[in-house]
Amino acid sequence: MTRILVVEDEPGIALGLEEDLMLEGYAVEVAADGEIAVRRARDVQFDLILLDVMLPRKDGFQVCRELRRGGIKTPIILLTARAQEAEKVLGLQLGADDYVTKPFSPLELRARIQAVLRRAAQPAAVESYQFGDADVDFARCELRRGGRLVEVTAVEFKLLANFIRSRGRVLSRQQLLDRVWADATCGDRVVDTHVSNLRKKIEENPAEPRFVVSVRGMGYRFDG
Amino acid sequence: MTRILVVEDEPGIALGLEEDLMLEGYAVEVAADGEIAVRRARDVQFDLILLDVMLPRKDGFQVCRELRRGGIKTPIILLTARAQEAEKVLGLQLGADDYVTKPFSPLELRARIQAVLRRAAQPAAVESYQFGDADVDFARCELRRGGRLVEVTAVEFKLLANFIRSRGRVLSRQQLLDRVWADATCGDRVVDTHVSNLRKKIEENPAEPRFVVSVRGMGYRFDG
DNA sequence: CGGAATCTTTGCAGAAACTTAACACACCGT
DNA sequence: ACGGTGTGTTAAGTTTCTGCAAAGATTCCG
Repeated sequence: MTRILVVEDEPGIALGLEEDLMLEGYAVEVAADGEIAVRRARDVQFDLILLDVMLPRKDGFQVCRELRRGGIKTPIILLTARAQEAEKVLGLQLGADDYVTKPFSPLELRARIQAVLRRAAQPAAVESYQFGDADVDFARCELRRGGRLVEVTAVEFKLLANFIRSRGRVLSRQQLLDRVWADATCGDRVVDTHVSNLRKKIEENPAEPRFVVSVRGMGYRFDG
Repeated sequence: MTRILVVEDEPGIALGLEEDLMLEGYAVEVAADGEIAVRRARDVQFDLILLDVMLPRKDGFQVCRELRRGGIKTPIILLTARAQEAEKVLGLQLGADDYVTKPFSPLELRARIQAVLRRAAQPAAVESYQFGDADVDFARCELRRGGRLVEVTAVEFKLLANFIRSRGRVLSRQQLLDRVWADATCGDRVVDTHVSNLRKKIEENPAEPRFVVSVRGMGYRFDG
């Protein structure tokens, strides 16, 4: 669950934001002033901080700077009242990741939030991986065997990628559902079906799988 | 260590940029007017120049032109106050590598800097790119096929440019939205439409695209 | 202000992929 | 050996994805 800290003293706006964001599926916490904000941000690892500039006790700029000085890397989006302030954000450069000027549209805010979160989530990707006669190209989203392209579907590819990422470890069907299926609404036998299909494409003899091994009662393990 | 020269007369913005960029791990030097900038850029080999347009003594356009005339190839990103000026950047052919209009978000600036540095880091500093019978001229923002000019819109060109920059990699619709559309507030089917239009202009047979390939469930990949 | 170009939205149809359900078989403790 | 449980596989039904065209909205420019 993605956690967002909203720092905003005006109750009307705070409530509104909280409600909107919760509807979007985020876990939201509200801090009403700068000092509380700093304390909470240090205690809890949030994924994003929405920080109003105009705050009692300690303004947004200060909060931002303090957090960065304290080594907190949580992405921060500043909410500024006027375009002028926006200049300042730019100017003072406190390590904020983005800013939005009030009044902002929910649409815009949502877009910014997603952009920031996406950017923060980018892990260093491995480019390719070999096992047996297979070659998995993560950039192209392609699978080759003996140099020959093998068609795989999106689910199959993600499944394989996750197996590779956790090779040597047993993954339960539930874990795989969580990782490959964004909204795990479907029964976990789905995994079986896709594993079966995947085996046909990567195993020499799908009846006796060598790479995607079943671990009875536990799940599947990738050995490659 | 990547070295950046910031040319900006307003102390607030200059300081902010300096601090931010240093936090990003760059070595930063600030020049407060155009003449100093030219001198420093000639003395020291920077990896990137962030150049404000509005400057005392010698404006950004002049600085840019002078440096290029003097054979300085350091990538330059222009900071312009208004979108109008941005047009000029393209039109005047100063040899700037990119431009950002104020007020810009830190996120955007960072992205542009990285994009420019990445591009510069590549061995062949590509001013143009060929694939099939097509020839993409990035400086002129033009597409030719068999020497004949093909009209492309701004979105189409940016889309194509991004495909080329990440050729061989699958790009999700979301990634393309982030890169081509500044504010990703629109639905991601927009991408489909523009891809469709682009294909009509670059593919031999748009019904069976060879260059902009769909990867079902993942996005698009440019093979060229 | 008005017209033209461009961009975005919408809807549909065909294709591809996904999920479900069912059955067969293998495993395991008793 | 036997029943219960977990797994492999197939085929059908359903959903999702994509390409494209056309309409609506927006922007650009004189």
